[in-house]
Amino acid sequence: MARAYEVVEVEKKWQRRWADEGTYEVDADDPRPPWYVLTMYPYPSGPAHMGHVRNYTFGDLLVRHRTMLGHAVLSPFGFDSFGLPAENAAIKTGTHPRIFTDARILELKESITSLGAVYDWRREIRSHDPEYIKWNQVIFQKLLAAGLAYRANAPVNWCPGCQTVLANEQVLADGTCERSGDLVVKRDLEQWFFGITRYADELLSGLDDLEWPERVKTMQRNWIGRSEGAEYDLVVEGRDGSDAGERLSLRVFTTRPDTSFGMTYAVVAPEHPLVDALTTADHLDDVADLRLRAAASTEVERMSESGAASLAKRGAFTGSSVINPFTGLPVPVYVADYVLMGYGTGAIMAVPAEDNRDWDFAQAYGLPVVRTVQPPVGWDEHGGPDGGPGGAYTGAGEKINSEWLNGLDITTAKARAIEWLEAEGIGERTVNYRLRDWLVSRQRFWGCPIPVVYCPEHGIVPVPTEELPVLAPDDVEFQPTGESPLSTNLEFLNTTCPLCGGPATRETDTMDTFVDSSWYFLRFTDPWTPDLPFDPEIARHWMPVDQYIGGIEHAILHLLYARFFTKALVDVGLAPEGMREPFARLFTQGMIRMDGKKMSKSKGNLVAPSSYLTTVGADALRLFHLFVGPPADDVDWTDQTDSVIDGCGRFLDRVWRLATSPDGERPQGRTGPAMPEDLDIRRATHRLIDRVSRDYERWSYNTAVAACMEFVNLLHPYVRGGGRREVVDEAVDTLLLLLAPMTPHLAAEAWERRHGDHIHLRGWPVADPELAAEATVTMVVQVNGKVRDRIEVAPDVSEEEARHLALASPQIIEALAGAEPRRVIVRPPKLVNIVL
RNA sequence: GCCCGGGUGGCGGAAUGGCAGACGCGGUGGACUCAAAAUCCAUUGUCCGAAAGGGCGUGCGGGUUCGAAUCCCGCCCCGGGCACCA
Repeated sequence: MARAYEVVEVEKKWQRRWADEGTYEVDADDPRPPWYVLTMYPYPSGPAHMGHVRNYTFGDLLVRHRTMLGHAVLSPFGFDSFGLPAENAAIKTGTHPRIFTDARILELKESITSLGAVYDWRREIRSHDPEYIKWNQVIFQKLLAAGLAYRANAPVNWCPGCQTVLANEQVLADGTCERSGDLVVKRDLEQWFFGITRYADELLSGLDDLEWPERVKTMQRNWIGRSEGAEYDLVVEGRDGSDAGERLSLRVFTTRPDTSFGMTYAVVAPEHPLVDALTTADHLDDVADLRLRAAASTEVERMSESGAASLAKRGAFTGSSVINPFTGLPVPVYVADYVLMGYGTGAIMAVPAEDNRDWDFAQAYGLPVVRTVQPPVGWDEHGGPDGGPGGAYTGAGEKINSEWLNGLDITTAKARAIEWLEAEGIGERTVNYRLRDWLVSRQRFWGCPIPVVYCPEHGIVPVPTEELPVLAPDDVEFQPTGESPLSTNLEFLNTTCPLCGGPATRETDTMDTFVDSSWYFLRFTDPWTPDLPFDPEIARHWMPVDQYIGGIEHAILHLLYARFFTKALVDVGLAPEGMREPFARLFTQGMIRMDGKKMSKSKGNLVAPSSYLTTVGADALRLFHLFVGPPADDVDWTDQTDSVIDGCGRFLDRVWRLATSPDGERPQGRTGPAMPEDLDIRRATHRLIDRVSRDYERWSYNTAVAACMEFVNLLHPYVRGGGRREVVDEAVDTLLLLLAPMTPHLAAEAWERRHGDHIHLRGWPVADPELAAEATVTMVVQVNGKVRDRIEVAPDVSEEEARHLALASPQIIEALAGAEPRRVIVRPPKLVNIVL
């Protein structure tokens, strides 16, 4: 599509101007009130794709708008430049990941700039920069010293495709890797962890005050998974310590201590340490068999089977019994894989009457059911699966079959049961979390090395701060073997112990790249301080991020880790006291879809933004993304999309023609006496300011654009009919100011031609309330709810006057046909409804 | 199964108790032009009607209200998240 002005030339000119003049560079001593806008820093995968365009359009609009509103806006940019794609490319082509990554960064930076997005590039961060690696490692050492980083042996997630371990957060619900899609397997390995669970409660409660999408907060709450209940001991029958044998007991966790009287058996996880002690000679084979099967089965296999039938294959009797402390009666102990070692105590008291899984298991093994909550009438006939008989009842009701709990409601009974357990010294109230500590070791090359050495004498020894950063040598074998590539370089591997000088080996794993992104927003506030990751006082000035923008895919991973890091960095003294949350407001934009799928490189359905930049230009493409629909909604890229983008270009051409004349001068207008339509245009101008300003505040850019289009449609005939000069000037200048954050190049160029100065340094327009007030309002007159007339009235028309005007209208008199109104509802100045 | 969103013209969407379909795309007709492009003007939910005008219409069924796309109850469909977490 041919445009009305030299789009490419104009856009390049202003991109250069903003960079050369440092228009959007700010410092902490700026007297204007601070405002921090941040779009999640990207993994550099080459030129920007449409998703980036959408993302950075919103961010850039906010930066420019806030600046015009008088803030000192911090708008940094960086690259999340460690990660697997570069390493995989290295494996394939032999090019070093650094060379590969730096080239991708150049491409991305160039294409982001060509969108007209402006940043304070002095603050640029690259995760793979030795300076950034150093501070990453310093933070690791601080966490290590505080006990927040630790090494432990645990069953961990291993992705065969990525040849590395993964955090729980990186394993999808179906047990596959979020990156490669491979089935993740469990391995027992000694690995590095960060103690995120220590902050579980704070991570949960802190969500309440954040202006985040409710959806994201819910996802985090579910992930943290706090549940309150009780732990207590079940003494193994015949092992109470009264005779020769040692006392042996099994600790269980339950959220329903009130149902304890209904416990008819107990279950331990296959990996539970007491399995051997509990298993009697005649059940050794069954139990061993079950444990083998459980170890061999994947999560997916376990979860794909449910219901009584499959549960029958998934348990084994140990031969032992434990005493239910509430009834004093023995119940059998089973091993079953539906109980997970990783949650609670790895053992449960089973109450089939009030738990669905226990019910299914009890059905399969013929175990008794004792109800402790009175189910609704008819439950035992049709409360079960598919309306069949029985089933567990988990709802509210009166306690039964529970001696001293009988007659109570569940909440009270829970509290009583816990009081009793604590008084008897059998157990206590506990809180359990689904959240696990964050596994940060990765057996990969292209990441931040973990800065410790292993000394046969002194064990784990942190590399001294003055020796940081520990940098990966270039000379390593990339081929994935499941061993860390760094271990193939013996010069790197073999070192000396910082404490004793004796021979030692280096840690060869690298950190999860989510570590890099967990504090980059803090580094952005001050990437210059020589002896700290950032100056806490400067961080305090800018933080928290006032508006964070990114994809919903980070709802748990990045956003939870970053919240944890912020709290942990305060606690180890690197971040300022009192700063607890990194992102005050979060916006998650919709994704671009094509043929029903997310538009992405891996799906092979990319539409390159670059082709639009050289034809319709960046402004038209930006305007399209703003206009196409609500920012939070997904965008479907279809056959018609190009036409819509052209339409955006057409609108900008109309604006251009209104603002400039062919010889570069401002269009001349009429002088002389004022006409009534002059005032109409002035009113429309000031109403537009109100409307667009409100829409900006509520992220309703599509309606803001629509309002501007409507205004141009109104202005156009006025100008053609010889509009009054100063009225047209006011209208066009206002329009350009309102468009300046959305289509910055066009606004800047047209403004410069009209006024000679820089529009983006101007203040945001303010409406004159008198002019913005409507002169007349269209009052709708209905008869029985159907519109029969419209009357122009003053905005402050009185109720009586409105009623009188409505009843006096010829159309209404005709519509009434002499009938006597039963009731007249008057809502001045908008509506009168006459009910017959 | 549970928890969130969402369902409005041919299409993207607007309207959060008061004129349904703003704005744009697409379509149709016209002006300008030798012609085309560009630009401009008009028109465009649907049905009845020559017209004036009127009926119907926001996934389906009920309800509240003078008045419901909007609030309530019950369904259907689409999208997303969670799902052996005791």
